[in-house]
Amino acid sequence: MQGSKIDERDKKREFSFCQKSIAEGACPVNKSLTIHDIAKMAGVSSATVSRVLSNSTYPVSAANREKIVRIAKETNYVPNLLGKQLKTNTNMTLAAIIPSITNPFYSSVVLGIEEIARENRYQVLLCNSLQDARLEDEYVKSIFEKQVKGLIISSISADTKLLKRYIAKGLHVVALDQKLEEDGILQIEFDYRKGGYLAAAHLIASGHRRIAYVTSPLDRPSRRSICRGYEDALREHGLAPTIQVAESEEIYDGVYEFDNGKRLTRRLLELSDRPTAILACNDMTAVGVMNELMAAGVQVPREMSVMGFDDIAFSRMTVPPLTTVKQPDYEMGRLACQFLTDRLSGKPMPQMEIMLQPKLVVRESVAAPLV
Amino acid sequence: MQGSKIDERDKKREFSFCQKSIAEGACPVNKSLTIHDIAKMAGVSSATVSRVLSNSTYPVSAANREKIVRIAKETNYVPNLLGKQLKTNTNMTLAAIIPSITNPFYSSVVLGIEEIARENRYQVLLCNSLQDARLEDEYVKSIFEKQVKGLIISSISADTKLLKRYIAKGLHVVALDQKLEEDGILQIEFDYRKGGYLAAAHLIASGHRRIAYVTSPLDRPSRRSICRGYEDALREHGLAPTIQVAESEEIYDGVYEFDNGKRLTRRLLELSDRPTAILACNDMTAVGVMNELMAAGVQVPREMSVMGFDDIAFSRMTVPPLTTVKQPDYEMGRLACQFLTDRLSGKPMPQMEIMLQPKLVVRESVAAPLV
DNA sequence: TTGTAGGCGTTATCAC
DNA sequence: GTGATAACGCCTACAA
Repeated sequence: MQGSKIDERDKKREFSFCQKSIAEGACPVNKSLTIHDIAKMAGVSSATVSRVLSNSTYPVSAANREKIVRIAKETNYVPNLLGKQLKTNTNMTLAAIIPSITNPFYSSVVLGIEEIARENRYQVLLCNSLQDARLEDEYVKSIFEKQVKGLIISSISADTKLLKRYIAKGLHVVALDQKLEEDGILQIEFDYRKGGYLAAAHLIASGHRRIAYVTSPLDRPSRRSICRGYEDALREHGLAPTIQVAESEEIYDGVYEFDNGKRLTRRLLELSDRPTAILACNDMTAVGVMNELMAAGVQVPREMSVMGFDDIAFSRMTVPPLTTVKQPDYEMGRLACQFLTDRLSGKPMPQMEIMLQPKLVVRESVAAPLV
Repeated sequence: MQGSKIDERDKKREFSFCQKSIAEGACPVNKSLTIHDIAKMAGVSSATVSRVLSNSTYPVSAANREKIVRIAKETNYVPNLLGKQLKTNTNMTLAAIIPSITNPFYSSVVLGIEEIARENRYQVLLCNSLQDARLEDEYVKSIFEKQVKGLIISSISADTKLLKRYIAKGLHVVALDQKLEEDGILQIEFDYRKGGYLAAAHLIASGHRRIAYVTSPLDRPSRRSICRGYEDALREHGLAPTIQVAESEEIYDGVYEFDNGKRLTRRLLELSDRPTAILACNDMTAVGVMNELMAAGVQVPREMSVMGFDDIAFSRMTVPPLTTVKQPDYEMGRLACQFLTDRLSGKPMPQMEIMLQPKLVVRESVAAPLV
């Protein structure tokens, strides 16, 4: 009188083997084996198999345990996580939404995220929003449909309506780099203003009085903050800001920032009151600046000092090596993911905002101005 | 006499609301609504709701259809894909296993993959194997547990035992960049040998007779192939190869290749019979080569020609711009993903291998040798 | 220590 | 057109 239902199920299993396989090409219909199959082979119930194979602490006799483990190994049993997830409402995948993985800053962030995720047995879904708010929303929606419970986002839009709704439904969010004003979102920010200030102050301390700032469009708050820091430093010393903003729309072709740097530098060189130092909104732009200066026969740093922002790996490789402000990309990713997984595992977390601090990285692209 | 079971289920639903929420911190127990909830609100069965909300072609009266859609929208219904996936044994996520996302070559590949995935409504799980075969196996295992049916892999190990097993169970694999000898794996290769040949031939055609090759450890087949191409070209012209291989272990810190280039160049400069041209195994290494040459006061390309391999975005930004061999990274990612999604959607696909061709990119780091 | 049975949210197969 | 119902693979009270 044992297991009428289960027996039927198993009977069916035996016969449901490959009904339509060969006919339609490379499409094998291999029902993979389940705990029920193993149960049958071991002569126990599927409950016992589940208890053993899910590393439950539930007591199972040593004999059965050994037998089940052996059979699972012999048959190359692979558990179907979907079943588990559906039942337990857990999910070992996280998502990261970033502007573009080809931006070296974000690829370091993602490497850090993935590393911590791996340590905690999570995997990460990568989403490139390409600065498109609509795309971003679509991603958020589909990760939620997949029951992903943890999201790290460097958002392009400040609109948190959608996020808010999903947070209420159990999504945990860490916002990177871009502040999202919303309760329940853990903020990991970077003090861009201070970074901009630090950079400008370094140039001022080196003796410069005419310091220009070249930047990508000021649409992202982070960029506005760097600019504000630059302005604050200059004003504090009674100096007048010179700001060149790229007007072209952002493209992700890997040389956009570089070209910006070149273009804006050309403009600066035409100025009657030419600056003696140029601060760029990021390192890639700074590389463009240096490149254009070199093309114009202006020596760096003798005739013109240049500073970047970010400290990507490339900054060490330029000639001269670029003086810049370090924004801890890799560490930021690790931190964000650590907080996220902590939260997902139920550790109590106070509501807080983390503000990472900039650090001046002095290399060789800055010198005192010529007298 | 209608729906005794479902009624009970729904009754339970109403009362199972938030039993333990507040007590244990930030852990809301919000059962999200299901098709059953919507069915109840609309006064229809869950079957009808499913038919409407899953875009089935199954006929449903316009009135019901409209009502269900409206309610779903009003209540912000989000389908639980886990249920669907479990039932239908489909899965809209792919996985990409690559050595490291901080390598600009792979970040472009991944951008291409993700783009095509998005177009086909897939999402992609990113896995950095960090050249660790053990890690790679772990990834393969866990994506399979998640029922992922499509994998794009740039494998470090040539051991396909595990992959083979999963392919037999329905996993579809596209191998990028690194040949995996296994039936059923779609190969997208790049003709590294020809690339190496092309580069060396270009240097020879420019008049060079003493051409050195600097390279990361020759553990990956791709690297050995480039080297072979280089050797073939030289031998064809009766020239003797000079190969410098880095002996240090690979690290993913973003400057490893650069440092290699510098270190190996230093060795070359000490040679009694100094080369007049240096070919590097990739662009990052070539940047290191140029950097070291500049530090040593050797002018590029007047006194020494330099060539890279890959054509990453940065090669356009060096001074002088780097002559190199283009390996189509982004396009490779797109192609791989296109094939994968085609295969997953059941399109008939012949077994084949695709060999992408290298292309010479002439910039300014190569000149005729001094006489 | 073990097994039974029900349900996680969805789809698919039947009847009606 | 519609609804009941049985899966999908797993976990977990509850009973034994």
